[in-house]
Amino acid sequence: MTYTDAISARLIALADPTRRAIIDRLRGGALPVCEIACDLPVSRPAVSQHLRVLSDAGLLVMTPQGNRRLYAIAPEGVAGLRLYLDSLWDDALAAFAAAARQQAETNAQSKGQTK
Amino acid sequence: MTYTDAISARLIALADPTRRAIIDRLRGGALPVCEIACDLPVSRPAVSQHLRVLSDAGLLVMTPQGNRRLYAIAPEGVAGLRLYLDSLWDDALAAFAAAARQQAETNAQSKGQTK
DNA sequence: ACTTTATGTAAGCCCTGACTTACCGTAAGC
DNA sequence: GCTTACGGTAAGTCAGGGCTTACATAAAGT
Repeated sequence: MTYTDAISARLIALADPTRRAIIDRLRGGALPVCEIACDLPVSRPAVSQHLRVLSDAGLLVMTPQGNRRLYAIAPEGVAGLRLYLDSLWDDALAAFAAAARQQAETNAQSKGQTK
Repeated sequence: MTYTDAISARLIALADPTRRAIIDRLRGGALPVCEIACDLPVSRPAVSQHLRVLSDAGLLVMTPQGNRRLYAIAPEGVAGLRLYLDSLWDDALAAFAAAARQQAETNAQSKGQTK
């Protein structure tokens, strides 16, 4: 599935602490670049580069507004990641339950054999 | 919150494609290292290092079994990430709705003023 | 038209991290 | 007890990516 590529890009995008700081900064709503950069410990060009990575990953959307550009979180981008984690969660739980069941069987067997 | 550190570690752990391949390989249940490594394009020591990163992030659990060591996905690790994404999702949706509302107001205003 | 503000792009540096080879510890089988 | 499988650790290499400075572009204001 080429579908996995989007997941990959989004996970890589979110893995960087500066980019997660940007995302967290945008939780309240769209902001222009200067406001995003002003309270981050990196230069503004660095922020621009991070915004590009996040946008390419589908996690942000940009809307030009006169002189400035407003960046906001793209809900669809987050939705894709949620789907991935949900499927991982389902499989992990199923495997865990299966292992517990098998463990119980093994215990019962050994108890029957040794005693 | 020191809580965010775990999220960070898990996102970084999942961002690497080889590590996600390992996770996907373990969806069906626990496996020993050799079986995880055999169909991966990297050396076994590299797999060991990835397993360490994933374990440190709380995404895997290891249970020794005689000669071998079985690695399995830790459901709690996935759960933490799901919580993070859920909160991000909630905020993103709320911000999106607020922006749409404000946009509608602005449109109504400009329509009233210009005409 | 000129200046200012806001933002993206280019080039280059440098550090992190992913990988490899070589080595070490440990449990099993003979 | 030795050998053999299994797997973690050490040391070193190398590419990728995050950061900075310098430059380019475009809209707004005057």
